[in-house]
Amino acid sequence: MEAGMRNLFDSLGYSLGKASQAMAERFAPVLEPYGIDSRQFGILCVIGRNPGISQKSIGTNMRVDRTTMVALVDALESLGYCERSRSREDRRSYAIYLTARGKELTDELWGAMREVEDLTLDELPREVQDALLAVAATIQRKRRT
Amino acid sequence: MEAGMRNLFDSLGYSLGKASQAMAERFAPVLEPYGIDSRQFGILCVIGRNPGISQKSIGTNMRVDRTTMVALVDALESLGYCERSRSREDRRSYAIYLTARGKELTDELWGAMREVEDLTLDELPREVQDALLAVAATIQRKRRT
DNA sequence: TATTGTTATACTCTATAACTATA
DNA sequence: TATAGTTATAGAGTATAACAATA
Repeated sequence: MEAGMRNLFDSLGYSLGKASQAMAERFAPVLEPYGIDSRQFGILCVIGRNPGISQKSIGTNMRVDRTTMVALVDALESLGYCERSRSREDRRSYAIYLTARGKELTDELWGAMREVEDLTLDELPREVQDALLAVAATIQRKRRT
Repeated sequence: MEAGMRNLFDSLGYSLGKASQAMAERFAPVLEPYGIDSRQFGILCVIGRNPGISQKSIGTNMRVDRTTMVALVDALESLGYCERSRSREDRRSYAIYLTARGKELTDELWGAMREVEDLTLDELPREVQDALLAVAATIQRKRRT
């Protein structure tokens, strides 16, 4: 290999990033009509699995700063997807729940996400697909030893 | 499945993002002493494989706006990793080349990146590893049919 | 004294508009 | 007239500091 002649497609990190980016870009227009982005969809999923969770805990779980959480949850609440109520155990924090509409939307979007994932895998450049296969092969090899 | 109870780890997109993020975060401190970030490392790789490439072409290749390219290449040049010279065919654009030091650094960092990739795959949460295996299985199934 | 949520503010990053030089 | 590179600037997104309420 001649000095400096490195092909980014041979990098697992680069290929993982490309695949991740491709899915995000295909999913974004699906979410857009509902007024949310992929991070907010993630928040809905976390609330759904953890009814009564606090903003702080969601942020810790998703690596989102607590000051950033405020506006994200504000929007979800004003759109009618979740509700804040003061926690009984610790009245500094909120207990957050999905509304019926929020549960409905989460399920609907989850199905749409599955379709996006399936389509996106098809559309990935061959080199990226190959890199993902290499990632899996490495994981399996590590587990066998 | 109860309404709204969706586990993000069951999302391929989420897991791909987590894996990508984990690699980026582990690679960043390796690059930091050299004054560059992962995107600039990518630029070095692209220049290395395409000696004489223009800023515009690099940007198109890596989805980076041309106005954003300026500062990125400025830094790489002032650090002595690449050089701009006016293109002979089209004197509006630059022909960009890696310096000897730039080639050296690219090779060195490429090796470090391989180690990071290997270590990071080990450290990924089990659920993320499983999702990556599922991605590979889906790709292989699609190819067989 | 520490923590949750909040607001205001400063900072970073990126893209838009306008310019120069070449084509 | 269009394009590569550049600069200045505005915009979006995020984190820091400070405050109120509660622990």
